[in-house]
Amino acid sequence: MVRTPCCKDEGLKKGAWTPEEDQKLIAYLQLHGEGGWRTLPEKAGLKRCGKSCRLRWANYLRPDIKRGEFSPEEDDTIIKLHALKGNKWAAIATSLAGRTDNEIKNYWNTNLKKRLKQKGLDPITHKPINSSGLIPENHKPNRSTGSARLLNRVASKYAVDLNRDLLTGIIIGNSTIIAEDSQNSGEVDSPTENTTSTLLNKTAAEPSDLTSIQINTTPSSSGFSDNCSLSDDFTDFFSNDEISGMYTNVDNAGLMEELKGILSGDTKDSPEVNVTDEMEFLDSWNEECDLDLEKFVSSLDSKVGVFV
DNA sequence: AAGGGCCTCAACCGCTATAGA
DNA sequence: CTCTATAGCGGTTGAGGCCCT
Repeated sequence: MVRTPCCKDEGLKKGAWTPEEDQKLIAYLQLHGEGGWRTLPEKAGLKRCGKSCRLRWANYLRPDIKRGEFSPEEDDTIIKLHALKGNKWAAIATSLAGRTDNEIKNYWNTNLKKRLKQKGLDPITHKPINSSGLIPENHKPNRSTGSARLLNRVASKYAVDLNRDLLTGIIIGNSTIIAEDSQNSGEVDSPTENTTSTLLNKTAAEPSDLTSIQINTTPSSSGFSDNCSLSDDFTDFFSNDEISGMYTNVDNAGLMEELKGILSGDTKDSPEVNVTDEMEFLDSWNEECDLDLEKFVSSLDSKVGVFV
């Protein structure tokens, strides 16, 4: 099958953008807004592929892009989110206001990856590299820790981005996400994003509340331990004003019920939930990507004993 | 000073997902 | 249902700058 080129190659410029080209692109987008990338170059007077224009805008020219060095908090967030999500740069970028997926990807490859290696950690699994300096054979690429994988999968399966972010925030107890959201509270966010911010801000502002909702991860140099524990009392969390407010949102109500089920359901009989990396059901679920939600929940429920 | 190697990061490439006709 | 256009994603490349000898 012949792939349809995104644009004709004839006469199109490649390589670094000039300030003049940037100005043309900015001027056009300020006037007409984003979209229609295929026809944009001609309309804007640019001899560039539409895709090139979109990338230039998305990764460099967009006014909300934050440039400059990454803060230690951002480093920490990237490492933790990478442990949770793997090389999902776009997903990670959503938690770092003003940073693009490309920038994070580059920063990871040039800095953070090395830093982890220097600490004796495998940048793929975030686990210690054994004494031989080799990654254990049973650690396939793209496998994060069991706890991270479990929680990420639960978040991915159960939630839209809002709740994935919510879960991630809860899971990693990360102040950076909260701080970033807080800093951007003056900006126009979607209603759901605002809700997330509000929730996370509240939990950050009131550590006593946080203790009742946080999925505790045992801190380690790798960011995550193999085990994670769910605190046994979610009553405060779900009676929290902000959380109950989310129930009133039609879009969130069902998701919140599900989240409540995930976070509180298993804890009645087993307040400490420990997840090992080698849990068979996780691996099988990993391979059977199309296994639907109900089957996963069933398998999760049936394996509760394994957690303890 | 020079030049070779290394590092960084913007830009590109190839692919998938999605929407709409 | 199929096809096409478009957007978006992650991996890779290469130009340019920096550092070391």
